Amino acid sequence: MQGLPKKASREQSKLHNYRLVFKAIYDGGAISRVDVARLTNLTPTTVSSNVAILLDEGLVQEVGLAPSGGGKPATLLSVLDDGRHLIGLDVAGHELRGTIINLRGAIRQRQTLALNGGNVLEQLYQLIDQLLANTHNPVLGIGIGAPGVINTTAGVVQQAVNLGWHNLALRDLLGKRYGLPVYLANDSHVTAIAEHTFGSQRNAPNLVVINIGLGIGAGIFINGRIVGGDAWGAGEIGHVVVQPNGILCRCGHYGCLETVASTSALLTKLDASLPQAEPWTIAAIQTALANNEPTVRAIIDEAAHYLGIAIANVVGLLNAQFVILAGSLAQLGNDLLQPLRRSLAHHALQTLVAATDVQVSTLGSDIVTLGAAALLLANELGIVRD
Amino acid sequence: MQGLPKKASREQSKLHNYRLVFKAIYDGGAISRVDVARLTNLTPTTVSSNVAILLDEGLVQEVGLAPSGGGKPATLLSVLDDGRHLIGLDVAGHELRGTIINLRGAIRQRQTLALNGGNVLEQLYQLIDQLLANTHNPVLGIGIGAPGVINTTAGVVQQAVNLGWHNLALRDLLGKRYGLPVYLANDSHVTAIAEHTFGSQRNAPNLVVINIGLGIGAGIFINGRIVGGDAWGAGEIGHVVVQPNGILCRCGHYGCLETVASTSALLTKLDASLPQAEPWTIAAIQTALANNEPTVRAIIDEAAHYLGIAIANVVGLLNAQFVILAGSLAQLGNDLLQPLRRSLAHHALQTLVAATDVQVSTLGSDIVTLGAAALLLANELGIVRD
DNA sequence: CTCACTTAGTAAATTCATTGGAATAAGTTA
DNA sequence: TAACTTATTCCAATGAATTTACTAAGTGAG
Repeated sequence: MQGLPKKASREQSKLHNYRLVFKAIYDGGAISRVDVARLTNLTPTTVSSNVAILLDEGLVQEVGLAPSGGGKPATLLSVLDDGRHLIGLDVAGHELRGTIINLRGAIRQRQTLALNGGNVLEQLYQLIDQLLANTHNPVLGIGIGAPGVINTTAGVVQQAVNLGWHNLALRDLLGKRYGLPVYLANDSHVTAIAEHTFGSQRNAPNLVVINIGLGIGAGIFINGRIVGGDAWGAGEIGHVVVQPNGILCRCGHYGCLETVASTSALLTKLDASLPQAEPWTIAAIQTALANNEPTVRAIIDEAAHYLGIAIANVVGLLNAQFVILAGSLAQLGNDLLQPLRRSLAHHALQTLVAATDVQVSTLGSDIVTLGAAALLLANELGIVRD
Repeated sequence: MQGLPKKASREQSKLHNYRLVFKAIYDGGAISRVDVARLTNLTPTTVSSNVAILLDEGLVQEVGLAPSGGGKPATLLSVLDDGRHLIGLDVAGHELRGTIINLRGAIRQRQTLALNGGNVLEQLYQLIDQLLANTHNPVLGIGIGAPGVINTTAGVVQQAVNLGWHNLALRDLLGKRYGLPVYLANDSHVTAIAEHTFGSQRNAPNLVVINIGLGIGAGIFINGRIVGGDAWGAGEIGHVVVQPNGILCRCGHYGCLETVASTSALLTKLDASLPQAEPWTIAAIQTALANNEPTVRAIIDEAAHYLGIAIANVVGLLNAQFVILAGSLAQLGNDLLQPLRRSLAHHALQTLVAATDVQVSTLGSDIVTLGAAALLLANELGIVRD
């Protein structure tokens, strides 16, 4: 049903330990060679030789001496944060967003391109060209988050209705054009990778990120790995039925989570039930909630109620400790979290609720580009747990 | 938040490749050294030396020559199926079940012990003693599936209310007593391991097994690994709320899946709505369904309806291709599957439904002991994909 | 029947990353 | 200043995989 694992060779071992050393330094902040050896169980000799390579590659630097504890003071090592720059792209519904970040996720450049209705691929080239034109650090590669069904292993966009892409071999196209490593993944999956790499719960082995915007999607880490699904369709949580006889959803069923808890559904509902001169926005909701506007709060509470049911299902199934809300609705913060947590407590086992921590993402609107770039960290530099 | 991966050493490489060779032979049935080399990308020399060890260990045997294809005929290798015997234990609600199986999952011995209300651990010792007394093949170790919250990594039963066990270090106790490797896991998780190792969809990277008996639990494989959860509580699917204002469940909430679709709930319902001289049993349901008894069919259809909703949630979240039903209710076969598939189609995205295959387990009532023994195959012999 | 050819498997020499022990560097403490 | 610590490097040894050469054992053409 599937191939065998890869063989172990000297090269593989070497690469593995090289990455292990890098990761120890990456996680360690400022750490000496001996401490890396202690942490990794590698011998000091092996660590030294790998550190020599890392210094040579410009990925690591020596940053001074540690205070002596009765012997030769240790030379502290740390990652050269801008030793590589990473390109992260977000192919959103109506615009292309691109950022260049360093190895720590610090944003060094940001470009946006509103889609003009023409060839999306050409505009993507244009955006990448712009980003590259303004960078002078060595670029590690290109990471892309896009909506739709994306075969990450093959680097192919199998289906992206909004973009008109069908079986587009995006990885190979970009790889050939720019001569750089390219990785792509579904945008919801990519948000989870962003949280796993740069978020408040980085490195948590089990992590669910719920992305609430025009639709609702989830990205899932289980046992330290992203869940893609057998047909690259994992995380379609927006079409869980939470209201057996609810509103018709664009998917053809009734009462999907998206119809009651997506940002677009809420804005539509507010425009209908509480009309204003301007259409409702997230900012307007925040203001209304600050003023304790009862109708608005009731609508948000209801959405939180249904999100709580959906999250209860997820937590019951996976027992993931961390559930993180991202996307535009996450901006509501505690106004969303509090009713959601109440609903979760009503719909999941007490022990599981106690073992679950629902939070709001701190990564903001760059989450997709950050996650796209993080694909490179994971695949090219091995910044990922086993 | 978590430790670093293990370092790569020569020993590790050696073990890895040794296991790789074994797995290739295990999967290959009867395969030559060269074909193992082709399959694994190992060099013929490396394969030969590992095969020599496997022959010496009595795990593999030479089983004749392949027809020549214009050169020296290949010597075929295959696993010596009874080269090791595995002990699998099922700590069930009211009895202890133990089997001895060989490397292919063939059952060589079966023992049952009805719990007498006394010390469960003592009775477990007794059962193992009996099993060991009647075996003369080398025993690889002991695997255990038990209800409750089980920390597989530590080998500790954290909580098993029915058994009165709390933080019981079962692995170390048994390991010390018998001098054998011991592994334990939650019984629902173990059913998934059984399917993954011996079932019709063995080696499927993503696999969900739904175990329907007194309660409802799930065991999940994602990316080729069992999902334990951060607090060892993954798979608690029985307490998903499917009927917002339903019956009170033992967990304190209302309308849990268990209250409408567990075997016990169905039998209770039948006893109430269609009383008979004898209490209802699965066998009686089968007979009634064969006679197209309308009330019984309606009750089963309703349960299937709710199971379909729960499975739609799972499939939407994980996009696992294979969903396998096990436990006593699975004996109903197509009478359960057909309405369940209809319900699934109504509650999940069409593309996901098309990518999902719901089946009934073929492993029968030995599924837990088989899975428990399979823990040994995975951990001691590496019969598991990466 | 012999010779050229093919394929399977083994043996010996080579490679190279890890290992282990000794040497060196650079401090602290009595 | 001497004794001790701790960090790091140097160097020879190890051992598993690899490479290359070789043997084993068949097929098929002439």
